[in-house]
Parts: sequence; C-alpha cells; structure tokens
Amino acid sequence: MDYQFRSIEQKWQRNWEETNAYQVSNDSNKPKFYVLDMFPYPSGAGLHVGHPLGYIASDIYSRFKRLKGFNVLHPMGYDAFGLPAEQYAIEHGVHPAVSTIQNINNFRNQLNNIGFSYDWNREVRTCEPQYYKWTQWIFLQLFGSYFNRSSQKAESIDSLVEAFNKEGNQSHECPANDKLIFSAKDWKGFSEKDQQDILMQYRLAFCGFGEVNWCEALGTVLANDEVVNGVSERGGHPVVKKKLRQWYLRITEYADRLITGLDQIEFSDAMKEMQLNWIGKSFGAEISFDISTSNNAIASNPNVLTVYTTRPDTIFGVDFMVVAPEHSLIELITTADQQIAVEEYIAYVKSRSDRERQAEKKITGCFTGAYAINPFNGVKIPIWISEYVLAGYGTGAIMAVPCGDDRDHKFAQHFNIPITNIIGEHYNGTEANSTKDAILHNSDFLNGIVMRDAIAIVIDQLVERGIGKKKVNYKMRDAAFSRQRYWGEPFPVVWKEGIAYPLDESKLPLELPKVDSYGPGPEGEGPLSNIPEWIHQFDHSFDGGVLETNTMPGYAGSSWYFLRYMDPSNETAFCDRKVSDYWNQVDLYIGGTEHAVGHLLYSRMWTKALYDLGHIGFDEPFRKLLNQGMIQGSSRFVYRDKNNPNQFISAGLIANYEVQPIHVDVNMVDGFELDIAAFRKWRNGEYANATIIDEDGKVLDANTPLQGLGVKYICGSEVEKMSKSKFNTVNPDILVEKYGADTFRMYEMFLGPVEQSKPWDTKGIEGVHRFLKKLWRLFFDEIKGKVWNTDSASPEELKVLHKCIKKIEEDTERYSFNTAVSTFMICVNELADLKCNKKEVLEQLLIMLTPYAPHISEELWMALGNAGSILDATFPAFNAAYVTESSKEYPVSINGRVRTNINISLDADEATVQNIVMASELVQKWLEGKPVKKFIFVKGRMINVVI
RNA sequence: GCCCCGGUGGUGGAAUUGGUAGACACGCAGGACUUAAAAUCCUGUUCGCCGCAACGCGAGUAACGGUUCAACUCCGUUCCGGGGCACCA
Repeated sequence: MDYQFRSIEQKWQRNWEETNAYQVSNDSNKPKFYVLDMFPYPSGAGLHVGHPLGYIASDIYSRFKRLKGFNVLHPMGYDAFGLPAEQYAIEHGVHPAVSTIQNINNFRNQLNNIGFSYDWNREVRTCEPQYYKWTQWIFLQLFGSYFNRSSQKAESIDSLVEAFNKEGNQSHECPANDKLIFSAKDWKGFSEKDQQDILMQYRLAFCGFGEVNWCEALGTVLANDEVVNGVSERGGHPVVKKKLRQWYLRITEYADRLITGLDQIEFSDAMKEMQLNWIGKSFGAEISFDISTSNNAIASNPNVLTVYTTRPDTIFGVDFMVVAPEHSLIELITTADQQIAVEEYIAYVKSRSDRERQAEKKITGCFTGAYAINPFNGVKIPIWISEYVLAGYGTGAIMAVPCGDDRDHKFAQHFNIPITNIIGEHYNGTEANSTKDAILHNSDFLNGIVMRDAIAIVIDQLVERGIGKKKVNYKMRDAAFSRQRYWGEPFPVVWKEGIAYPLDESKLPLELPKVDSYGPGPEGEGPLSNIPEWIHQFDHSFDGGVLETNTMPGYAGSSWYFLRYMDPSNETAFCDRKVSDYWNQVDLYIGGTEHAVGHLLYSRMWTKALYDLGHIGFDEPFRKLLNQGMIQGSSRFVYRDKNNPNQFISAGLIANYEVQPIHVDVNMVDGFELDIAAFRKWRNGEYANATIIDEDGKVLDANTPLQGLGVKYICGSEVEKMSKSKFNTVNPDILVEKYGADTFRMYEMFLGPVEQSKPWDTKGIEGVHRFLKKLWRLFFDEIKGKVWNTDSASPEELKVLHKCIKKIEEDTERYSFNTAVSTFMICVNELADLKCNKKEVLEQLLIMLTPYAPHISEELWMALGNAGSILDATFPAFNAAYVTESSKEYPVSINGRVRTNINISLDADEATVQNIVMASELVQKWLEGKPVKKFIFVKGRMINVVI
C-alpha cells in the first residue's frame, strides 16, 4: 500500500467542501485570529508558482493557529475592478463582467487544487453591487466629513458648518488654502454655491481642479504611485500633466497619523522606510523676501516672495532665488528687458514632458530681472526661474545656497552666479557640502555658531521680525480618486449648477449600467457620460441634476475589503460594529512589497477615517505585515546559429559559433538538458526539422533517433522575472498533478525564507516528495501493509517527538516555514532509524504536519482509527521532561578554542563543574601549569577556561 | 546621488540573545537490492595537510582592520548584488 497522493487529495478536498470544514463563525468563545492574504486581481494569465507562495504561508499559519485553539478567520476574494479587464474588453469585445467571472473561476480552481483552508462562504468580489454599495457608502462618509486639525480626527462636515455659523473659520484653517479667512457674518452672507465651494475645500473626499497625471493612451488619470518614470505602470504609455476636474482623497491631512501609527504596527523596517519616504515629512521655515523690480505691476499689487527651506541657518549664503515656472509672481516681477526671455523659457518648459525632464536632467533657467531683498542684511538677490523647482511642493520657490546644496551649486556654476562661502574650509570651491556641523562664516550675527544650532536661532528671529515662521512640509500629495473609465465603482454624486450633492444612502448601490462601447466621453469624461438615461436617472429628485460620470480607481474597493470579510452578507451595514469589534485588526497580513505606498497607505487612511467616525473600533488595519519575496523565473535558452538559422548549438560549444539565444519553454528542459523530442514538437513543430549539435558535437537531424546515443543538448540560463513571454513560467497545476499538493506546499516553503526573493527551481521537489513517502512508510509498508502499532513509545522515541514539537512550534510561530520543513525531515529520519511505528508518536507528528501537508495528515489520521477530522485536533504539548537528560557532553574550551568534551551531570552546580573540568587530565595538559583567570559558563552549552 | 536590505560549500539554504559554521535538501561520486529499470536503502561530499587507518593539524562565512576568552553575528573602511526614492529645497 503506497502513497497514492492523487486520490487522497481529491478525496479530502471533496470531503472538506461537503462538510464545510473551513466555515468560520463570528460567534465563538475561543480567542480570535485573523489571517489575511492580499486578494488577487483575477488576471487572465492564471497562477504561476510565484503566486501561491504567500497563500501557502498564510494557510499554514491559519491552520496552525486553529490547532492552537483559535477561532481563525482566513478568507479570500477578488479585487475585480480595474483597467486590464476594460482593456481586454476594448480589444476583444468581451464585457469586463464576463471575462472577470471567467478569470475568477479559473483562479478558484487553481487555488482549490492546492488545498487552502479558505472559508469560501465569505468570498468578496469588489465588482459586485452588494459589495460596492458599501464602497460607495464609505465614500459618502468621507465626502461628509473633514479633518479637524485640533482634535486630529475626521468629524462630520455638519459640525464644521455649525462652527462657521458661530465663528467663521478662525479655528479651522482651510487645508486647501491657508489664506482663506472669513467670519461668521461672512459665512452667512455667502451664496449656497460659495458655501459649498468652501466646504469642498475641507471635505476628506473632494472634487477639485488640479494638475493630474493624464495618460492619453489609457484615456484616464493615474495616481502618483501608478506612474513609473514618466510612463504608466500598466502598459508603459506616456503620461503628461493636465489640469482636470478630479476627485481626491485628502490623505495629506492624515500624514502625521500615518507616520505615528507605524510605531504601533509590525511592518518591516524597509516597508516603514518606504512609507516614511513617500509621506516625506520635513521640518523647516517659511521666509518672506521683499521684492525689488522695475516692473510696475508689483506696485499696484504689493507682494513678497515666500520660500520654504529646511535650512534657515544658511540665510546669509543665499546667492539667488529660484521660482517654479508655474509661479504666479512671475508676471508681476519680470522686468521689461527680460520679458521675452522669460516667455520663451516658460514656453520651452511647457513643451517638455515629464518623461523628458526625468530622462535628461539639463540645467536650464532664466533670470526675471527682479531681485529679492535679504531680510537680515538687505542684500539684493537675483530671482531666477527654473524647472528644477517644483510648483507643487512648499511655496514653489526656494532660496538658493550654492555652497550648501548640490543643485543650487550646479545652477550657480552653469549661469556664472558668484558663490558666497559660509562654511569656511568645509567648502572646497568645486562642489556643495550639505553638512550641518560647520561653523558659520560670513553670516553676520550667526558667525561662529554651528549650523545645527543656528537653525532655531534664525527661526526665532524670523518670528520676532514677522518675516517668517516655522513650517512642516510633506512630499505626499492628496490621492487622485477618479478615473475616466467604465469598469469601476460609480460615484454616488449628482451635479447641479456646479454643486455636488451626495446621493441618499437609500439609493445605494448606484449600479454600473451595461454598456457595449467603452470609448471616453467628451472633454476627457468617462464612458458613462455616453449614457444619457443613466446620468439623468435622478432627474425627479434633483431637478436637472446629472450623475458624476467618473468612476473610482482600483484601490477604492481594496481599501476596506478586510472589513467586509468579517460580515460579508450584511445588507444593512458594511460590517456590523459588534462583528468588527470581535475580529478587530488583521493579525497577520501577507503580500508583496509592491503595494507599499498604494494600497497599504490608502487602507490605513480609510481605517483611520472609519475609526474617527465611530464605525469601527481600531485605527490601524494590519497588526503585522509579512512581505513575501518574489519568485523569479529561471529562463532557458537554445542557441541558434546566426549563419545557419536552422542549426542549434549546445551551450558548451557556442564559443565556436556566432549565436543568437532564443527563450525555450522551461517545462521541456530537465535542469539544463533539453528534451529534444519535445523541442521538435514545440510551437506546432516550428523547430521540427532543426539540426541540433549536442554537447559532444554530435550532429542530429530530424531523422536521427534519440534513443541510446547518449545525446545531450545543454541550454543556457538566466534569472528573470517570471512571465509568459519568456517561457519561464511554471504552472503549479502540473506540479500538483505530478507530486501532489502536499509536496508542492512543502516544497514552496522549503525553498527558503518567505520574505526572500529567489529563482524557481523545480529540481529539489523530489527531496520533499521522498520525505512524504518516507513518512507514509512509517504507517504502511508496500508488502506488509499496516505497520503502525499501539505499543507504547520508548523514551528515545518520545525524545525525538518532543524535540520536534518544540522546534515546529517555534519555527511556525516565527514564520520560519523553511526550517520547520527541515525539522519534519529530521524527525521522520530519526523515527525511521529507530524503526518507530508507534501510534502514540505518529499521531502527534501528524497533527503538527497538518498545516503544512493537510491531505496526507488527514488520510493517515483516519487510518490510525481516529474519528473526526484532524483539523479539529489540538497541537501537541511540549514536555521538556522527555528531552532533558541527566548528563551531557559539554565542549570545554581554553581561551575560546574548543579542546575537548567532558561529561557533566546536569544538576551539577558551577563549582562542581569547575572541579570536574580542572580534574580532567586533558585540561591539565592544555593548561601547561598556567593559572586559570576565570571560568565562563555559556548558556548551558559550553564551558570556557580563560588563562 | 540619497535611503534600506543582503553577500556562508558545486546549488537552495541552516546556525533564534556573540558560544563546536555548513543542519536539512538538491546535485555529484561510490555501493547494496534487481536479468534490467523504477523505487528504496547505505557510505562519502567546505578547502588544504599528515597518515595504511583511527586519531589529528591548519585555513575558512565578499575583502581588510578592530572589540572580545570567543565574531557569519558587534564596530570601522572598501568591493559586489538586490530593492526603494529621485530635482521634495
């Protein structure tokens, strides 16, 4: 009776489904544990071996926690709205809803093959109305609230209106415009439209005009994190800046809480670092400079040039000012003789795309003819325009200190602007030095002070003289929240006379209409604008109102899905408060690092907002995040002879030919050796008649028989991203078919630490498969049949078992699944050596193995005569008594060098150990009569004698 | 350019707080069983030296230096690889 993994796995997968073995209740007196995978976007390509890595890890951990007595929530669903489905629809005419469902079914089948313990009753799909009803509902909550800066939390917009009626906005600075100030009287005098426009500038989800990343090819706006090197992340199409009416999330208001929240959660340092970088908090000062210019416009419109700097200590090193080309002051200050040059320069900047700017970092700029006056010493400082200053950050203007800033230095050199040295010998005359440790020179009242200390002094002076203030800035921008696409959540918003009215909750879900064409509407509007009967459906309640035609971006649905799993079919709330109080935070979240600044930041923000508004009881969604590494592909190449395209040369001989490497399917290469017969059949016989020169130089044509000749064609290899076009994808289905799901699961873990990226290599899978067969043989012998027995275990056997229990528990608890697999192998090897077939031992081993290899564990558990499923067993308790010994060989070292092992009884005190060691002849010999300085006892493992 | 992470046999990797480096597995070599194959089992496998062998000796965790009785682990410098950010003043 051997290990029939195929029938065993099918049998148990069916059984688990029929018995609802993985159904989780929201009502339990067990402690809860929530294990979550980043849900997949159901793409058409299906799974490759890289995808399940994280799913297997989370499945092991969930099953482990279940055995440890927790009520474990472990759900799965689909992030089903998004661009690719719509692109596919445009190209192939298949409705996104149809292709999405196909892809989901395909995913589901592949996932089920591997034996995951998901509670499929809780599956969510973000594209279904029952789900996106609540995405729209949460949007309305964000729309209906603002961020109260004094309480540092989201509050209802109604309470803001109340405050405006009482005292204007004096205690509620406008986040979008700090110059906006009005009294209660002003507020009451504003028109409905003016009031709504002002409120819009406070709302957490708001609509505004702004420079956005516009992708012409995709016909839509992209968020900053969806643009990579000036092209779209999906598809690599060029992206340009465009002013458009857009929805945004005011995530910037949460910047500080997103930073401080990181202290309470377990994310890797790298992940926290990435989020901190993205948020980009910096401390500095705003300084106002008076302007001197021959342009008369400034006289009628008096103005100052305000800059943001993190280094106010360098104020006496300012040699020029730079404003962004978009800066509004330019037309007021530019002198008549610089007018033409400035206009030409601005036209030039506009002609350059983001991509060009990033590709070639040229130093460009133009003098305005105007000067700023250094407020401390009255020195006249020329004002320049340059594209290296960004309009969107700080005030869009800087004070340039060439001796301390590399970019300023290069600019000064390029335009021959004289450089003031304020840092003495720290400046070498050829490149800037941004030190804070230099003693200031040429700096008036700051002379002799260390820069680090001068920062606060200057800020005090700025405040005292009324020319500046302390200021904090963030790199992060508000998140663009609308797309001119079809396949997304419609906004529950009606526009009438320029005012956005939220749809009443009772109207949700606002369903996406069926369409046949996905072309954009007029003026960059979404495809929904082409359906008049849809956009006018609320005419009766909003006389003449028109529905918003944008849809929400991909990250809308994924920003809160972890809450929906808790209470997936609730029709009256996104999630019942009692239920979310029970499940609380996700205890373990597993996924890739690619969502560092997108999904993970957005869902943290949504959680904080929902918490502020009292809908949930926790303000960080994920208590612990584990990032799985990427599994790369190991590509294989054959070498085509360039001079004879029908001839292919084995890797060892290519030095003698001029060759072109061609990707071949890794599935027809064993290690590096090509399956020549399969190669000839590949791609409908494209290479059927190829001449092949093997590693020994044998020449084979299409008719040469392959048997018995010892023919070996060796392929070249390279590690690349796993992708269909490189023919290096490995389909898990094939491995599951050949070795079984249990082998596959354990092998994926055995490859190395989950967090680590590594190339896939199928070779080693045999080792894991052998392990499972060896385990099987502890229960059943091919000839003898049943070999397990109910004899009681020997102390030796119990020692092996309990060593294993301790290690497996520790390894699993710290997510070291690779070493856990090794531990199982060691344990089974030792049991086999001891010829241990005792039920008492094997039973406990099986329970521990369940999370890793659930099918075989279940089968053998039943074979041992146990009633009920092993899923409900209890993880074995470690008993140290079986493991400890009465005496042990200790290594004894002299000055750290190990010399000998001495047998010492475990209950001996240190003085006794010392005597035993000193009495040892070997130690006496090594000491050569030298006196002993001290004895060191190291963690019960080693004894060291220092001489 | 800046920030973060890493570098251990032929390969993937182990060594949890500084305490006998190379567990476990792959591969490879040899052997047992077999008519043969598959499967299974056994032995060896960091490098070098001595030796018939057992025992043993020396070097060794990218390189060099330091701290320590003791360093893959801590500190410093350099080199290499991976990831993130990139005119954020």
